[in-house]
Amino acid sequence: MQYWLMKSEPSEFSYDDLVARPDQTEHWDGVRNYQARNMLRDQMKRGDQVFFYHSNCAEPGIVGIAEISREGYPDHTAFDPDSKHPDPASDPANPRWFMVDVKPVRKLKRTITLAELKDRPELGDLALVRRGNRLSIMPVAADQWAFILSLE
DNA sequence: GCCAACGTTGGC
DNA sequence: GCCAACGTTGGC
Repeated sequence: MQYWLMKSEPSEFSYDDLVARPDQTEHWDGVRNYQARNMLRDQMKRGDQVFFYHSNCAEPGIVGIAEISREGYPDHTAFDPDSKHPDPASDPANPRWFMVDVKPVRKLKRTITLAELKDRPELGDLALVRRGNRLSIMPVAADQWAFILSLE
């Protein structure tokens, strides 16, 4: 069992939007960063637990828990010139970008804010709070996961 | 291989 | 809206 944190702008796709999906699942497309791509393609496994983080909003923080429901497969939106993140250099025969499917597990009782997470010395190694971090997908250690949940 | 320019992320 | 931090691009 591995743990992750995935960022999403709630104005684009919020935790409630995920819950509202008719089939309770959504593909996590549009990631165009190689470090994140490698995690999507190689490391994330079905059943892994994910903190759903809202970024670029009034109260950035962790709002819910999701789960990987399908392991990495090619992000076909890269081939679509009308998609939000087309990449003409990605060849369908040798896809450059990957995505996973996620499904909701539960919403947190409250948002655990970025400000709180930054305040906790226990989370000093969490990539999210490290200076200049811009990764949209990052691993969370098991003890970090448990500690963050204990703040709820 | 270096590095300046540029675009993007995301907190504030 | 501002801007710091970072990744990518492309000239040389």
